[in-house]
Amino acid sequence: MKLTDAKAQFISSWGAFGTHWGINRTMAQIHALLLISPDPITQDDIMEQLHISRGNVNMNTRDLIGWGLVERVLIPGERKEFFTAEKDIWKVATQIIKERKKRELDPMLKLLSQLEQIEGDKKDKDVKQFVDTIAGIRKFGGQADKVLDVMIKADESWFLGSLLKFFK
Amino acid sequence: MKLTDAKAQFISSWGAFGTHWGINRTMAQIHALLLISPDPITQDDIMEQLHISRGNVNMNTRDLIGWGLVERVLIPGERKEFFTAEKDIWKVATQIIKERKKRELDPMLKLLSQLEQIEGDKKDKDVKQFVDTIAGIRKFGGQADKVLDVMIKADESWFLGSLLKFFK
DNA sequence: TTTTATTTTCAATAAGTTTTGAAAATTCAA
DNA sequence: TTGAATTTTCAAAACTTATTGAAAATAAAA
Repeated sequence: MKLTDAKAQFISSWGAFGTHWGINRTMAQIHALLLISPDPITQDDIMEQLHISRGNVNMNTRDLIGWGLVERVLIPGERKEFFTAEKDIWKVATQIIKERKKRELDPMLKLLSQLEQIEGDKKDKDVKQFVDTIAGIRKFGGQADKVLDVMIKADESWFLGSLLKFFK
Repeated sequence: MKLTDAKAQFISSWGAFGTHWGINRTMAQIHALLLISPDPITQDDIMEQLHISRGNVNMNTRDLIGWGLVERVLIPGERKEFFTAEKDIWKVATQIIKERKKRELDPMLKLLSQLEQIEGDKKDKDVKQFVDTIAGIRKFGGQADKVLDVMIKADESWFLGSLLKFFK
C-alpha cells in the first residue's frame, strides 16, 4: 500500500472511530491528519487535504485546542497560523480521559449522590430498587474515578511513571 | 425529593449521559427505567412511562438485548412479553466493555496492523511520522486490549474475582 | 493611515439520526 | 381454522447536529 492511500484510510477510520467516542467525525479526522503530519500545518492545508470549509476547520481546531490535543504554533516570518498535535499517544489518552472525566463522570457522580437521598419507605420495593441501583452505580463510578485519577497522575509520579514505562 | 421526581431525573440524565457514549438517548432511558424497576415490565409500560411510540420501544429493547444488557422474560399466564435488565453494575460494565471492544477496538487494531506495512522510504519524514504514529497507537491499543480482557475475565477467575471484591 | 491577508462568526442549509404510526406478520386461544 | 392480541417492520416526518460560505472582525504590512 502507498502512503497516500494509507493516510486516507487512517484519517477516514479514525474519524469513524471518533464518532463512537463522542467526538465528531471531522474533529477526529483533523486530529488524525495532525497526528501523521511531521510538521505544523495551516488551516488551508487542512481544508485542502480533507476537502472541508474554512469555517469547519476553524471551529474544529478550536475544539481540539479546548480538549488539549492540539496547539497553535507561530512560525517566524510566516503570516498564517500553524497547528500541531501532541504525538505521544499516552499523553493523548490521558488528556482525553481527564477531559471526559471532568465533563461527564464528575457531574454524573454529583447527581447520583443527590438522588440517593430520596424520601420514602425503604421497605417499599420500588424505593429499595431505586436506592440500590443508584448506590451501585455511584460506588462503581467512584472506583472508576479513582482508577482514572491514578492514570492521569501517573505521568507526574516518578514511581508510577517508571512502572508504566513497561507498558508504554 | 420524591421517588417520582428522582426517577424522572435519573432517567433523563442517564439518557443524556448515554449520548456521550455512542448509545442513543432513548435506548439509555429504557435501560435506566429497567434498572430501577424491581420487576419485569412490558412494552406498554415502557411506552407509557417514557411517552414514546411502540415502534421505538421495540427497536431499542431489541438493541439492548443485542448488547446483552436486557432480557425477555416470559411470565406464566401472561400473553405479553416482559423485559428485565441485569442489575449488577459490574456485570453491566463488563458487558459494555466486551461489546465495544469487539465492535470498535478489535477492528481498529486489525486495520492499524495493515497500515503499518506501507511501502516507502523510512528516511522520508512523512513516511516516518506515519509509521511512528500508527505503531504508537497500535501499541497503546494492544495494551488496552489486554487490560480490558483481564477485566472481562475477572468474574470467571477465582483469584481476580476475590481481588476485585475489594473494589466492588 | 490604508490596504491586504488571515481568522472568526453565525445564519442558512445540508446531512444524518431518531421517532412515529399504521400496516404486515406473528402468536396464541377458542 | 378463525379471530383477537401482540409484536415487528419500515417509509415518512420530525428532530438534531454538522457544514458551508460570505460578511465582520482582527492582525500585519505598506
